[in-house]
Amino acid sequence: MPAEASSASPASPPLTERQEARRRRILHASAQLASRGGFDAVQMREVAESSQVALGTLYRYFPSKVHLLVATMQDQLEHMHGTLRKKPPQGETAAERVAETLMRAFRALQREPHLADAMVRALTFADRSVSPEVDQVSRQTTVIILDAMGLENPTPEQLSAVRVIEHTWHSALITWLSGRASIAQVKIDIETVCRLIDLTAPTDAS
Amino acid sequence: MPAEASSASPASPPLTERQEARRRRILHASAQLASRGGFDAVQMREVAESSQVALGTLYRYFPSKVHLLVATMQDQLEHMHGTLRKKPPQGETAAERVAETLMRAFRALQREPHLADAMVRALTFADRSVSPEVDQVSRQTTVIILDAMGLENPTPEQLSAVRVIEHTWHSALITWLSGRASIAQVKIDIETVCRLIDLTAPTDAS
DNA sequence: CGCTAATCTAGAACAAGTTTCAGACTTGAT
DNA sequence: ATCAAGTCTGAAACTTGTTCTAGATTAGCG
Repeated sequence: MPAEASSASPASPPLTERQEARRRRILHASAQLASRGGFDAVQMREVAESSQVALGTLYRYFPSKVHLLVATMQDQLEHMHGTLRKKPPQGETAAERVAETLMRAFRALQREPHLADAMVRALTFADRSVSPEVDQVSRQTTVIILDAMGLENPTPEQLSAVRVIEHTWHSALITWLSGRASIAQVKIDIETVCRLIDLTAPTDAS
Repeated sequence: MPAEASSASPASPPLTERQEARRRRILHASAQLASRGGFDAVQMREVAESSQVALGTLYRYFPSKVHLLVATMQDQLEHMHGTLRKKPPQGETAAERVAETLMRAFRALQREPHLADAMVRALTFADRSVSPEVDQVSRQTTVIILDAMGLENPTPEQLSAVRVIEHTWHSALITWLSGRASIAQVKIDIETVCRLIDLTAPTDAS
């Protein structure tokens, strides 16, 4: 991989050390509060206080609560990707490996359901003004799935399948978080959608 | 079908005529405002004024903005279902018919993108307190899809496929509404996910 | 060091969702 | 027709996201 800073903003003015530290404190406070009470518990004033930053500064770093939570998600996703890379999934087929990866991620989210709630709700509630950041999250997710599939050059068909998997992943997460689906159901649906991978694999007919 | 009032609440005290009229005025105002500026344009004070009802009354009928918008969605879904029933889709296979139905619904939403935005954002932003209503919307959607498939007794596998299709439907809609996906992409993804139907059809191996 | 521009802080102010309350109006039962 | 219970109204209050302002601090530079 190219030697590029792994984190965020492209071409924005580089942050000083103290600024980087502030940013980190804010994200930490955000995740902490979210872990307590989910989306509603992340109150901007509290985040500011908790990270020892003025409210105005918080808004300079993250122009809205949704921006903040989406950034928090990016942060967590990086962790997750790192963790997953260390122990690649074991399944025989691509579909199995993707399903395994997603269920692993799902179990990680289960451990902090409130945090998951905050991040996912922010992600789907985001409007156009947050598109770049949401897109970044989406790209990162795509990379994780393609990694699990072991693909370098996916066909357009496969990319569509991956998008559908991501859709299902987000939406299933939401139904679980709002208590409308059981974990078993989420598992089944993930496995179901992952069958699309085999279906779009350029194996015999091409 | 059983002779039951088609609309909402089970077992809640029956509404008087004037109350039914109020409810209707409120839903109308909600849809109207939503059609203008989407989620943000539906301001509770404006809805109240616009439907000639006191703010407190509005909150008695719909305990939150999200409840209101989800109810608006139920309302619109009923319309849609009626319309779709009149002209059933023409496709040969179940997958084609479902995809056609969804794309037809999608084009209907395209005509009122702001309204679609408001309803869908409310739907995915809804927390546990709105679960019953969201579930109702989900059931209604399921009925529409099963209708298009022409199925009476779906297998659990098929139900999972239908859920995945719904997930994809919602999520794809969101990415389109927030400008992160083109209409073409939505179409492709819908068609892709609909292939699951053939995959889970109990045709040969059972 | 001393200057300038940018950044940060504290706090007030504003906007919109939600709650509350006192009093007027409806409804249903007697 | 009358009373009690429930409902509706208008208005104020409260909460939390967001914006704004004036002054203090910091960073980069000569």
